Amino acid sequence: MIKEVWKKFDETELSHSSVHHLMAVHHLVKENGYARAVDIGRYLNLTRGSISVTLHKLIDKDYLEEDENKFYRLSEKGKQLVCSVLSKRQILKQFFTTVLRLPEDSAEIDACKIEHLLSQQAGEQLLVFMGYFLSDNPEAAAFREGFQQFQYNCPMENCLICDNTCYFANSHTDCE
Amino acid sequence: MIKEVWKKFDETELSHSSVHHLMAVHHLVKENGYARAVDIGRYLNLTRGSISVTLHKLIDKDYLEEDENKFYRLSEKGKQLVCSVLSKRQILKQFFTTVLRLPEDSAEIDACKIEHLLSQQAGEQLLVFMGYFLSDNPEAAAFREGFQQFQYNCPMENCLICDNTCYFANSHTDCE
DNA sequence: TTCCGGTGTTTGATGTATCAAACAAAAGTT
DNA sequence: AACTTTTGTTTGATACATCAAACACCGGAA
Repeated sequence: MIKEVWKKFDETELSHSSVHHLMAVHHLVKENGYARAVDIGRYLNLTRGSISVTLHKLIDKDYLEEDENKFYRLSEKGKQLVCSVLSKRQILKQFFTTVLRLPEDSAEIDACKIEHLLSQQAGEQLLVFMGYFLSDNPEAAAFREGFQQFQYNCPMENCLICDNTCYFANSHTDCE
Repeated sequence: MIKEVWKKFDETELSHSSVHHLMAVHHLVKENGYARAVDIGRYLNLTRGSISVTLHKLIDKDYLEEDENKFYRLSEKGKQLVCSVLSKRQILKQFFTTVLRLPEDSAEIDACKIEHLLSQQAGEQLLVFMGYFLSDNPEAAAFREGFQQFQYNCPMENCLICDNTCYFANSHTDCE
């Protein structure tokens, strides 16, 4: 039932926030060699208290490890998750800027909102697509060229994209 | 600062859940001519109590209106929001199935998770892209053809997509 | 007219994410 | 060694989304 699809949103293993806690650890360890709660807090602009709570939950869930000095590092599971999210971010950003020609900062924001929600499968396929789109195959080059020129005009009837319910800029019907 | 981008996720005007409450109203009014709390509850699989609370918040925020018999309909603002989300869903789904060749049901789920987060700008540009991709321009046809055949092999070095940090299927470096 | 079922609302609970403030412990300074 | 600062933890609060259960109302059936 379609009715049940919408609940999948909350069934994600980790929240947007938790994912960013992990990414902060990744970033800080890479940059500084270590990540303490206070560093993560400063990085994410959250209080130490909040960070402390969240990190311990992430330890319980086995995404994070803590050493004797309360320095954090990602577990294998955590590393994998961060890697997959970072890769999706990278590819999404590239798609948004290169293909959709969004400004850098909107691309950044859109990618950040979506990166942790996109399925692995979609991420991989998007990578393949980008590989072809950006390749120097003549068809790809011609496509890029042609797309640059292209202006979409919704044909009102028989719109191949939107099922006769085009809601965008030049929208012509109410949502039915 | 990049540090602040991540918080934009929670700064969305309405939550995923609220958006789906509105879409339920839209759907039910379209299908049955009316939408009462109990109908919405059944449709979304939530209790009447929960629905009641959320709907009143949506009325306060001016997305929804209630008549004397407690039948709900979307306000202008609500209609606009639902339209924009439905259009993004439609286009995303089409992109996922047609371009990325994801199975129908994954496409559905991915689209549903993302639809309310994607910026209007990205949605519109994606529509334009789909317009070109699916057009019968010869370059588009050739591109589709070529893409069908294409196999992406990450060249390990100088990967044009992933900045030498390819995280997907054939990943070759750790996230650094 | 009384009673029952369907509907909407309210209340108390859970779980999540966050804060500020109080507290404790460790580290650095004098 | 004594004092100060930094850091981590705990606690009580808010806000959200949800539930179950209690309550209230309304309208039709007996």
